[in-house]
Amino acid sequence: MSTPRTVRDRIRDEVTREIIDVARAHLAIEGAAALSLRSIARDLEMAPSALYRYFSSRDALLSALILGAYESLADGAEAASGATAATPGRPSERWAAVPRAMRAWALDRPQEWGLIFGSPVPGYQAPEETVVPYTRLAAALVAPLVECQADGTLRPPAVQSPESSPTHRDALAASLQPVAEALLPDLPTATVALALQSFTTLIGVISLEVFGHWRNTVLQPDVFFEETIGNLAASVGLCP
Amino acid sequence: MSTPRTVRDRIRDEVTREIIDVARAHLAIEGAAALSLRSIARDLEMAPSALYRYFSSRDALLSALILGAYESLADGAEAASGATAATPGRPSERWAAVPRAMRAWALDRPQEWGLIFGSPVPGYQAPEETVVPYTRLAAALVAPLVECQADGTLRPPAVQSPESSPTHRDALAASLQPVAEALLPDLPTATVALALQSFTTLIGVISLEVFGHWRNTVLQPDVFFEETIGNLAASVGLCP
DNA sequence: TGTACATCAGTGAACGCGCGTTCACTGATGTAC
DNA sequence: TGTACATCAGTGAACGCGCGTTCACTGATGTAC
Repeated sequence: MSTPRTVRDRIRDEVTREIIDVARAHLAIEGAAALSLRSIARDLEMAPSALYRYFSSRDALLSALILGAYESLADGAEAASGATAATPGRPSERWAAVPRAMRAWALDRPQEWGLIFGSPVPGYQAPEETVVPYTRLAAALVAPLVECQADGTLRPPAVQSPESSPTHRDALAASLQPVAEALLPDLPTATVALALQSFTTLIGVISLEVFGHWRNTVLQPDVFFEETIGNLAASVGLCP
Repeated sequence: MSTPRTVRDRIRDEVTREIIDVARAHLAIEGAAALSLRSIARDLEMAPSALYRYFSSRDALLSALILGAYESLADGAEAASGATAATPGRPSERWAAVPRAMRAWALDRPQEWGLIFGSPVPGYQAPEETVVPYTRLAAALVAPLVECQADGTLRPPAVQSPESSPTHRDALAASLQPVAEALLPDLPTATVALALQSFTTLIGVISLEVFGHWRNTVLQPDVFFEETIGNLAASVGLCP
């Protein structure tokens, strides 16, 4: 049931994977815009029309690549999270595991990082199913935070935001309700905001490096990255 | 001298601007990848070949668009910075001006934001001259920080990074030397790092909103944005 | 001020290209009896 | 186990398309005398 039964089905799965592998290699070299069914078919020594047995259009193939990128990134994050949870250390050390895995993944597959966090192609809609791996990624990132909260070892936010009118607080809580509910139940709104802000910073710091903005600016990106994720751990209230 | 003398020269400048305007409009709708000289020529009711009197190739036009985007963003940031410096208020209030201007610009011209901070087109090199507006942008952002430093009203970083081995500190200082020298002379390395981290967060929070990642996640992006820049002001040591 | 020549913007036809997608087909694999 | 039919992967030719870029040209604008 789970593995296909007939030879035909097995070959079909194999060829599908081959197509995606070649497509991903092309993506890495030429970028998403230049991805072409014909050139993929050429590499596979197939007729271009044969690809239509596997993907109904170029966009369908691109969607598969996008979804695959999300899943691969989420897998990497979860693996790192699982490994660090198995050998417990200081919370701020464990916090670092997922960011490091995300950065390593992004440096390894910059075009796919761009597919997820870069500018979207206008008129093209990312597949809905990306919500699932996206949530897995976020959950892996905040896992140490949730555990410390359960322990009671989480500190209150060190920096108090100056924007503290009650209306602002209410609006913020309402704004972040989906995040709080899905990932960080029972945490104070300010902490939820700081956790989301940490995610934001992480995406920013990785994107800026991967997209080439650190050239002549940040000479050793890894050092700045470590400093940044250390700061994030502290800001969010993880004990060192 | 500064304004062109002959009629021909004036018309040339006008047409050049028209081409760029139409190109920018196409960019906003179809994205950079789909930008085509022929469709621009069609809109201008010119022969496609006529564009070659103004730009030597498609890439040259794209470079002009990219440079223009950087300059427009830097102009916006500087205008906001100048306005807030003219009517002094609390430092953390003044700090907010440039981030708000950047966000407004990005929401207004999402594709151009993507040109600057999105995934780069492989094989295509952004023009060197972008360094100038990029520096103007960064300088506008940190202006309140520099002023507070001069005042002596800057606080030490509230959150102490746990990564504090002397070797790490040295490597960090070396890493950030270009940033420190160009923008934040005489500030402690930890503060330089936090300032660059603020820039990073800002790019992240704007990109995630503009690129559509807040859908069903952050219900009121402006509220979260305000919270974020408030946190950044505090983290960097600006008094409220 | 008027003339002769140089400069330059814009035209229109043509080049070669690679693309996504369709369609009628062939031949191999799978299924039902 | 063997046969008859259905399913499906892959082929190859063709479709129409829009693209960037080149080139010889025309006619208007600018310049030097």
